[in-house]
Amino acid sequence: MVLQASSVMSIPATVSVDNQLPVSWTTHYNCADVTSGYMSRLWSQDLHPQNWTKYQVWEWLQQTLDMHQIDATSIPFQNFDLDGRQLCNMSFQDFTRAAGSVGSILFQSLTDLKWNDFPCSILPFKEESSFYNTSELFDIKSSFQPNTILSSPTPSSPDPRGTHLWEFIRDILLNPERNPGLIKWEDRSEGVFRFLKSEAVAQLWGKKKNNSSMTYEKLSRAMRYYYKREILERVDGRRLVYKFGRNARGWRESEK
DNA sequence: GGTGTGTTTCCTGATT
DNA sequence: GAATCAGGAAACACAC
Repeated sequence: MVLQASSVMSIPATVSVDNQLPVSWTTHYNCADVTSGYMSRLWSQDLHPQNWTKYQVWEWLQQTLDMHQIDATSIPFQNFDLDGRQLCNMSFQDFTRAAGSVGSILFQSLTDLKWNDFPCSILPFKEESSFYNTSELFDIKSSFQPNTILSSPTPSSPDPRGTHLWEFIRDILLNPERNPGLIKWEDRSEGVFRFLKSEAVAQLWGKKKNNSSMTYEKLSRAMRYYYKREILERVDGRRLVYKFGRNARGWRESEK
């Protein structure tokens, strides 16, 4: 299942990569955070669930499922196309109706947030300074979908979330309408893709890693290391073209 | 502190 | 000639 924001904004091709990423992306969406310290740092803001946007509701949903090791495909996300106020008005029965057995977990989580001085409230992006609003932020942040997160660990990586370069690439590919013109599928069924704006992708990757000196040269070196691990396969004779290998997970349509 | 992993950086040489 | 590819080597950050 793929989370779909109702109002997504495509990044104009003319916008520089520096402007494509909101300040808070690197601040809050550092994927190194996704392990032990993730929740405590990410959920450390003071916004009450009542005030959440739809995006923040989804973010909470995602984090809660992650926290309980629940596969996101087990609940219909469209039932949570709500803002914080609507969410807080849901009864226990509403939750179980919307999410089945997971509903009780979600209800408990939300109740805790509402009554425990909301120590774990979702990141509010209230400091957002770019021209992207929260739904637009979803463009990039949502590329780490719960389903792919939970279903795509690498053989050598115990971290189930999208922390690695190949996952970063994959997630851009899985959201073409939200990250247009950067990378595109050449052969979707075979996992063949091509960089359209190699330096832009490198800068995006660098932004994510807080490394302003990242270049395609360096990124491609990291990509080449994936050949040995069979996460990527060589595509001979074609520039900027790569192919997912047998150890890459979560890119196939059947896995969505 | 040691180790393993996943890059990152720099490099040389080949190819397009 | 510039961009890209390929891969060796060392360094680095981080988790365990």
